[in-house]
Formats: sequence, C-alpha cells, structure tokens
Amino acid sequence: MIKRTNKMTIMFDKKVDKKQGSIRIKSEMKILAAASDEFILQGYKGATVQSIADRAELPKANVLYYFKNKENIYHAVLEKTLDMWDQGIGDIVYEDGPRLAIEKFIAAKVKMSFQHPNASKIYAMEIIQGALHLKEFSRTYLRKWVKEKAKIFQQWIDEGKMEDIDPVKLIFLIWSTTQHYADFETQILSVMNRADYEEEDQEQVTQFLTEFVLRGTGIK
Amino acid sequence: MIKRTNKMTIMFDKKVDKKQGSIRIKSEMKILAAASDEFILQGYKGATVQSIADRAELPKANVLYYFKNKENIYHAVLEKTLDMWDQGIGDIVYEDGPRLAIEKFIAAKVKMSFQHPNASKIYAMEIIQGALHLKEFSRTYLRKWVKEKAKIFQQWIDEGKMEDIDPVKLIFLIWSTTQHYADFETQILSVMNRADYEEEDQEQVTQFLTEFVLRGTGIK
DNA sequence: CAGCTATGTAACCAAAAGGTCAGTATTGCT
DNA sequence: AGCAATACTGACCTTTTGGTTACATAGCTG
Repeated sequence: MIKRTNKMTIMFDKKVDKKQGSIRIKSEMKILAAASDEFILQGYKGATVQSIADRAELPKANVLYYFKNKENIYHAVLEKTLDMWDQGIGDIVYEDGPRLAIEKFIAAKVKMSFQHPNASKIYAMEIIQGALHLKEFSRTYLRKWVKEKAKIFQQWIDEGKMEDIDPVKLIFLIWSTTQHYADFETQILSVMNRADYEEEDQEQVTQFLTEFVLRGTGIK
Repeated sequence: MIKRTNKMTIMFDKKVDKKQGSIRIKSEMKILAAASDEFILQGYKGATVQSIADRAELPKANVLYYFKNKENIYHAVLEKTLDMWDQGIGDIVYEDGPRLAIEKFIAAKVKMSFQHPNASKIYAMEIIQGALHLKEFSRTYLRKWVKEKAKIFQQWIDEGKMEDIDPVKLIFLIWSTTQHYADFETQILSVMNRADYEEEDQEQVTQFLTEFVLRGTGIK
C-alpha cells in the first residue's frame, strides 16, 4: 500500500543519506527506467528481474543488490509514477475562474500524457487490475482532491458561469480524454497510420480538447 | 495475430462441429469466463493455468484438455473480446443525422462499458502493453472504421450541422470517455465512495455524456 | 598503507508453473 | 451388451525465475 508523501521517497532498506551514493542514485535511476518499460510491456509477473537487468545493462545480481526484490522495484516505480501524477495534475483554483482553470488543467494533463506516457500507463494498468497497491491512494488522497475541485466547479455553476453539469463527471471526462493519448498511444498511432507523435500533436490535442470542453461546459 | 471474422470462431485444434459438444461448449465457456477474470487481475503471465482451473472449478489437466495451452486460452478470450467490441460499437450512419447518430453511439458504448467491463479491460490492457496481438486489427479493421465514420462527420460539418472540429479526435473522445467507466471502474467507485455501480449510473452517464458531446460539437 | 564500507558478480538453489502422458471413466451408438 | 469416441485426471517432467551466498574488487578515510 502506497502512502503519499511530500517528496519522492523510494523505500530503501539500507541507510540512504550517506554522503556518497552518486553511483547508487545513478544505478537506481537506470534500473527504474528499465523496470518501468518492462512492467508496461510484460506486466508485473511477466517482467523478469533478468529482463530488467538486461535493459538496464547490469547483471541481475547487481539489480537485486540495489533493490532487495522485485516487489521493491515495482513499489519504487509506482512511487515515482504517483509523484508524477501529482505534479502533472495541474491546479484548479477558484480565483482563476472556469475558463482559465480548465485551460490550465487540460494543458497540464495533455502535457503529462505526451511527456510521460509511461507514468500514465503504469497507473492505468494498476487501476484496471484492481488497484491493489493504490486503494489507499484513491480512497483518501484522490477522493479528497475530487471533492475539493468539484466544489469549486459547483461555485462557478451557482454563479451562472457555466452549465449546470455534474462536476465529478466533468473531472472524469477530462482525465479520460487526456490520459487516452498516453494509454492508447499504440492504437491512436496505428489508426492514424503514423509511427510516432510529433511536436504539433500535443498542441493540437490541447487545443481541440480545450475548445471542446469549454463549449461542452458552456463557458463563454 | 487476430483476424476479424463475421462470427466468433474460437480456434480449436480439434474437429469442432461434431454433433455433440454441449459439454465442451459449457466447459469452454466456464474456462473463458474464469480466464478473463484471471487475465485482468493478474495479467497474462501472472494468470496461471492452475488459477484459471480453480476459478472454473475444473482440474488443471482438464483445462489443458480443452485448450491446448495457455496462449490458446488467451487467444480465445481476446477473440471473444473483439467480438464484443464489434457488437458494442454501435453504428454511425449518415441518414441518422449527427444528433441521433451521436446519441446512439454514446448509448451503445456506455452500455457496453457497464454490461461488459471485462471486455473493455482486456482490450485496454492489450493496447497499453503494445497491442502485440491486436496490431493487425488496429491497422486494418479499426483504421478503416475510423476513416469511414470520420467522413460522415465531415459531411455533417460541411453541411453546417455541427462545429468544424477534427472528427477523428471526436471519435477518440467518445471512446475514451465511455470506456473510462469500465476500465477505471475501481477508481471511480473508490472516489465516489461506493461499492458497485447501480442501475441509474449507466443512465446518468449516458445522459451526461450525450448532452456534453452535443454541446461540444455544437449540434442543435 | 591498512582497514572498512560500498559495489559488483558468478554460481547455485528451491519453488512455481506450463505442459505431457498413460491410463481411467463416461457417453453415445448399433 | 459391446465398442468407439469423447471426457477426464493424477502423476510426472522440464524450464524458468526469484532470490541467496560466498567471494572479489574498488574507493574512501584515518
């Protein structure tokens, strides 16, 4: 079970804050990046420590030297993912008013999807599989966040600044449409007959979604 | 690699259309249902033949008697999934006009998400993991479908019946928002502090999304 | 340089899991 | 009843894989 903290804290079993560790940090980053790819491609069980080691270009035993076991690696990856999710969530504040708030929010989420698709994918897989490791996160942190932001939307609705729609469903709509470009990247590219996203895609998607949602919410 | 066919055709290695098979059919259905759950919960590698057998209340060897191997079980599950996807896709035809077409489309997709969340989840996991088994499906069938429907939307746009937006992105938007309720079921329920979806949820979601999209597309 | 800690690694081991097989039971048909 | 074909199953085998361990090397500090 993952708990939220202010700073990213990978759970070491060893003393962390020893003066040195530059090698440690570097190796750990390589391992986590490799692990992230492997977990997405193969799933938790499917990703072998060996495959992670190969991808990180380290011997297996060395990987196990830094992370006691596979579960630990996965936890660290999840921790990193949640941290990114936090950062990329954008902030909705009353003072911005509905238009600016939504523009910022969508832009942040789209950026996140295009810049860090892996984080989005890992997160999505966790949820689909039943969110065993994220139950606590959803139940507390996320629920609170949604409640808080829904309240702000409701204020705007009461002030006649936007249509009277369910703010929670609106939040889900924005989450789903933006994350879709990360999670379903393969399908989207395949359908559009393209090999990779290009610079302008992120921009176009942001613009499309922003305009669409502004119309959908009736914000002038 | 999966190819689309008119009817669901699980690939047997044995003669299928022998007169009897009522037991066979029944067992296979039990196995596929169990497998579907296990694959979602544990991923392909994580789901063991034993766990599938347990869930189906059959001995492992019996499962392997019907499906030669694990890969075969997965293929059959995928095949069933794609078939459902087909059926649930709804149809967009020019004659309906944009309003009715979108109403039908969204209703069909939402229904699909609420009635057969497993199909949506399996599909989503496949795509996220790189769509190894669905590459062909995306590249041919799906691409063609999107192109075809996008053209219809474009006609309506040209006739001034809706806003001038990218039809392909509109399709993605509807896919993502509707499937979200299946794939992220766990998160949604958790955030809403509920144990299960209820009757009226499907209806409310359909209504919310329909109205939102109609406004977003500027259909009167 | 001596000694201590951190880093790195090959070899090994036990458990798990996919799949086979040889043989038994059941069913349908004549 | 008798005989095929189908259905079923426990026992077994092999490979994979997570994890351990014993040992070597590098790097820092007094």
